[in-house]
Amino acid sequence: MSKTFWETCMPTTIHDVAKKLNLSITTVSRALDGYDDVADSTRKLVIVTAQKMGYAPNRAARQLRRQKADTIGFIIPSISKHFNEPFFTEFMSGLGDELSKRNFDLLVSNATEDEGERSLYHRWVNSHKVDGFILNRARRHDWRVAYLSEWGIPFAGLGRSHDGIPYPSVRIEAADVYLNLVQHLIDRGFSRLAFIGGPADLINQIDRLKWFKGALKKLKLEPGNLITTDMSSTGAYEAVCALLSSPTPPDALLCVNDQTAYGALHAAHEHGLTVGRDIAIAGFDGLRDSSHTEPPLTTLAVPMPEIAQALVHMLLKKLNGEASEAEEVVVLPELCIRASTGG
Amino acid sequence: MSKTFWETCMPTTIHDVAKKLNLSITTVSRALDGYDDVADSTRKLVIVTAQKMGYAPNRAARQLRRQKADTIGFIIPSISKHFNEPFFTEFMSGLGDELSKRNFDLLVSNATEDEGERSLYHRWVNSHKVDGFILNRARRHDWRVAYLSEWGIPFAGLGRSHDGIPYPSVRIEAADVYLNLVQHLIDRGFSRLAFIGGPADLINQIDRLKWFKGALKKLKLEPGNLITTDMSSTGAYEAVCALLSSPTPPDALLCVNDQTAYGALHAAHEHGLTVGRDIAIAGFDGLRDSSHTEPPLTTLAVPMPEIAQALVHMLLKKLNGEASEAEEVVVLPELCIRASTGG
DNA sequence: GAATCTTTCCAAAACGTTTTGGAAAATTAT
DNA sequence: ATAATTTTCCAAAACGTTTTGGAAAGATTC
Repeated sequence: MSKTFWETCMPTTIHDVAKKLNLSITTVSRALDGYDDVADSTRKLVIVTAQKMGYAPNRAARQLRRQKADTIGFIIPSISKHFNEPFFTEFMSGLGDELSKRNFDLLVSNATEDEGERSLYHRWVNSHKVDGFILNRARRHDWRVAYLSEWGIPFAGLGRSHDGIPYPSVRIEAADVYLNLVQHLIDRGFSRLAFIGGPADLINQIDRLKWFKGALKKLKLEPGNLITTDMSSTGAYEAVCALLSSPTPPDALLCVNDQTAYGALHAAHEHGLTVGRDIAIAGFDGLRDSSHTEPPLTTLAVPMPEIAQALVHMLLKKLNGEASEAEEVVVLPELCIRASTGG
Repeated sequence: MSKTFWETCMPTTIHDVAKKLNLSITTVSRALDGYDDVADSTRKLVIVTAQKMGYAPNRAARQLRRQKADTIGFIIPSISKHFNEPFFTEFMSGLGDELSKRNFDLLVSNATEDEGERSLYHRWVNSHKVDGFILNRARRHDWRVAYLSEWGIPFAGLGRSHDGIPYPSVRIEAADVYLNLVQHLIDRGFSRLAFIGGPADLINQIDRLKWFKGALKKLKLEPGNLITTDMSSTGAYEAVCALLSSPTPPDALLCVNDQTAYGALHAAHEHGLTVGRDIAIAGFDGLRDSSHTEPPLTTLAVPMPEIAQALVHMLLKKLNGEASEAEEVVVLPELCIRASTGG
């Protein structure tokens, strides 16, 4: 049986540093933490020595004492089985960037069949694995919001549920830019608009459909068609295939997100349509790969880094006890017009 | 200043459970851990009570005592700036699934500019945040392999570096299936093959290029063209644009991965080519969205869950001290022929 | 009934840090 | 020179588990 790392090579502890300098561990600890009751000369010595010895505080010990983990959790909603949705990746990327800047770590998981999603939240919180959560894919009535809020567990979310429970969140506001998008479609000669949406209780779906309808109304257009999918590219592909086979198919598909639009593109091609001429297709999110679809996808690009930064900032403020109960940061997507809507 | 969760609501500890049952904490601990020196009746009582009180062992305390974190780390190589590459997501998804089945957690991060990649590994290990690592994007000479190996830190990797250092790894073997792919292209009438590759020292690049060249040789075809990109869709788009403007452009593009193929598709379309007829394009990886490109992408689908399962299995075995130094699991990709190569 | 074994439990010692509440030494004020 | 103050340091007590090395009680054997 081979020895593991920790059995063979004990990493240096604060004791080692203290012994080497003939100081107490208290002084070493306080020197490194920047307390002002340690002489400058001593502090310098400690810092240099600790650095040289490769000392890093044991996270478990620190966490046990400080009662915090310097880690925040991100759990992929179980309804999106795997976290291979490109949106999640780009979102997590932003969170990771922002968190590591502040020396926090990101613990991720997807709820498995064995262990329910709720139980995973519970386990992570109750076992002190994480200090707080970032939520996404908010729903109209969201048990996660109720649950975390009831237990007083800090969290921040992308999108705010309609439960009337205040929590720091980022809201995407796109009423105006959606109007521009619809206007652009009209200008290009498209007139029979349909909305390719997702589950009805998703905040994303609710908002984006609202903006769609609002734009139609404002431009005095007849109400558009509404299709519901599971927001996967395959789901959208099947739904749009059916839609295009109907007697009077739409000639413009506004999709709730980019991935849905991927499926719509596929379906349109398969029906022999030239996208951008015979039919217009637009997405929402602004994923990186969306500029390389055929044709490149018109979309509303949300400022992912800005969103991640705001969420992390709000959550960390909350962890520090600085009240920011119902803070809401509003971000505006940018309209990226590409060939899929006639350019 | 609002109270945080832990200040207001202390979670139940093992002491609470013990007191309630008039037992010692030792007995409670051992009952829950399944030791055989506790009466069955007592054990049942303990388990039920702990469950009812919502007790979950404090991770920090357990980790401090047991000297392990039940967490494994996954660090996105800094060369792929953000982890929005779809492959990483699908890969992490597999790891997460597999790890949570065994009650391990997955800690992810991308190296920032501030803190070098190497220092991140060091910090996580030295502070006991993780018990081991999963590596991907192996390189010919990989400092991560040398570094982790030298320090005796357990890890397993997708792809094996050429440093001569043994470590448990998963190898993708596609010589045969690559031959099938090339044969298929020839059958469809394509003859001027080019390989759209990535950085030369990436194991993926080395292997896949080798199979490409091997297949050409075996079929007695003239050596193909080789293009180097950064393996992003945008990078590939630009490179392929240039390639197609050359005097005698290839009529079949074999891409080192699917994302590269996305860029190639875009470039081909922009050159007015009908993909699948005028030019063939194939990828490697089998990302989910690849079945919805225009036209759907021919690709070699790697069995992601199988890979993740093997890696996790090998790493956990190593953590348990069961020697498996140089174990190597071989997986075979599946050829998915779609319209992008003529169907 | 005493001696031996099993079964079932527990007190106390770790694990490595942070923090509390002083104490000694150095400095300044009286 | 003494008192008051500041500076600099430290011993000891947490934090919540797991594990070690028994001890008490019950069952079995002589």
